[in-house]
Amino acid sequence: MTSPLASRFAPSPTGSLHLGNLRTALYAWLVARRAGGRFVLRIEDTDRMRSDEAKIAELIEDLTWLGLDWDGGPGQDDGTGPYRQSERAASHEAAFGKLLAGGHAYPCYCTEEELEAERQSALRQKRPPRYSGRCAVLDAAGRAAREAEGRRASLRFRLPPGQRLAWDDLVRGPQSFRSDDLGDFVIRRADGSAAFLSSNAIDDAAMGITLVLRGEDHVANTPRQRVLIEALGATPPQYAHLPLLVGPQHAPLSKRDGAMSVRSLRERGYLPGAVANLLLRLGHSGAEDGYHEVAAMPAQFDLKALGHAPAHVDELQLNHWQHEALLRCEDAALVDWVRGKTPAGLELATVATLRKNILLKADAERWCGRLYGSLEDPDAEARSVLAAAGPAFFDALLAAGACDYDALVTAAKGTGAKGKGLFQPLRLALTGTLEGPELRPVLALMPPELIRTRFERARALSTV
RNA sequence: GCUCCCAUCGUCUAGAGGCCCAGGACACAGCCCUCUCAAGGCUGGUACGAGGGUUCGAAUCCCUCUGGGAGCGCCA
Repeated sequence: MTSPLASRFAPSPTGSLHLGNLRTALYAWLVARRAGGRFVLRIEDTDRMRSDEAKIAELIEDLTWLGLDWDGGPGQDDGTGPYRQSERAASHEAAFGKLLAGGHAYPCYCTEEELEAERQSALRQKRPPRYSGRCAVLDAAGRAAREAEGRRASLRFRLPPGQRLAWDDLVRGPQSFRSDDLGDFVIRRADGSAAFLSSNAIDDAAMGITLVLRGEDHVANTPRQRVLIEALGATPPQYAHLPLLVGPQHAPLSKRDGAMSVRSLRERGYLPGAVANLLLRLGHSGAEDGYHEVAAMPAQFDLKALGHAPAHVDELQLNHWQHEALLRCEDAALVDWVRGKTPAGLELATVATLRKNILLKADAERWCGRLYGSLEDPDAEARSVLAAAGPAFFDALLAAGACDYDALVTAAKGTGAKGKGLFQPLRLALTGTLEGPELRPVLALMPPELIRTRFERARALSTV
């Protein structure tokens, strides 16, 4: 029993993943999981630029972090591997031989300089810069002459002239390109390596991929890849092209957008659920309101609910989902935020106390300083609150003898303080700020000596 | 230069001619609750890029403009 749908994510391990890549991966995974189909992860490290293991490991780590898994891919075999493109060269070669034999490909002897000159002159004449096809008409003698010159040939795919190349895009609807507008494209470089356009398509066909979901920067590649696959005697997959993501200034989200790289998001403390919930809504309206666990997202995803306009990444919304994710996650998932910044053994308790009042790792660090370290200088508002409480207030706290919440509140009430007039100076004296978690658990965390020090400090400040 | 795609609150979006003086979510403001903040509850403000058509009627259809995105590689 074979599954009807197979989708894939095919990143090249150059640079680190940004939100746009991650969204493509998530969506491809969601369609597969929703349909009960296969999801394949294929690493597109070309054989010429063999990628380093660290980048591949990082890629896998980022995807796993989000909650994605794959039926075929690194560490998981479904019989359609290998899953590194650099290990599929033999299959590419076989395909090139087949195309050559069928007259669908021809050697091209043009050098990069010649092609560049051709492009420039086309541009000057205000014409689209595409390959003229001059090597397509070479006869045996012409080829021999060029080889005698020592030229090394690349291989180009011969597009059928005067045709309308059409397909039904699952997101964008009916699409159509004129073959004459595209130009014959390189499928194998002069150095013998397979070019993206061909290897990507050949692998999809060979791995039984039935749905290619990718960014809309690939739409113009689609007609070429479809004819190539058909020339190989296979059936092209269906295609779905997502509008790209744009960043803060309507600018495209690029790999340079460091703040939006999965890496830096993770380092700042964003949780996978937060990122996934944001991505689920960027350009997609199929999900019900509210937070969804990644595992439950496939039911919330619908290809037909994808928009056609570029979507804008908004940090405020990411923060909202971060808040939601924070309320739901295990305390244990957050201990890394405070490790080494609390007294030994208090990591979990600290996290449990803080989690509703912090958003990111930096907030946790700031709070660890307040609970166990030293306080910053008070601002004008803080000074006036302390002064209003007066030294007698803090004398009473110091005299209480105990440092638990009930004892201290009782002692403070003895001075006649109540309500805001009680809790504001108490909180301020202890934590240096007017906002934060409930005082009872905060007091339970702080060392008694530190509590006394803080009261003494507040008392001194209150007399100024 | 040429080709293609897109255009609703600050942001993500609902809306496929009358149900829309435009709905939801986030953010924002006010109130309630509360030891603070958050959470929760209630209330509120904010949008159909511009101009022309078509129609009894347009956010929805057509054209132009403007704005944004993508592509035109021996990059992926």
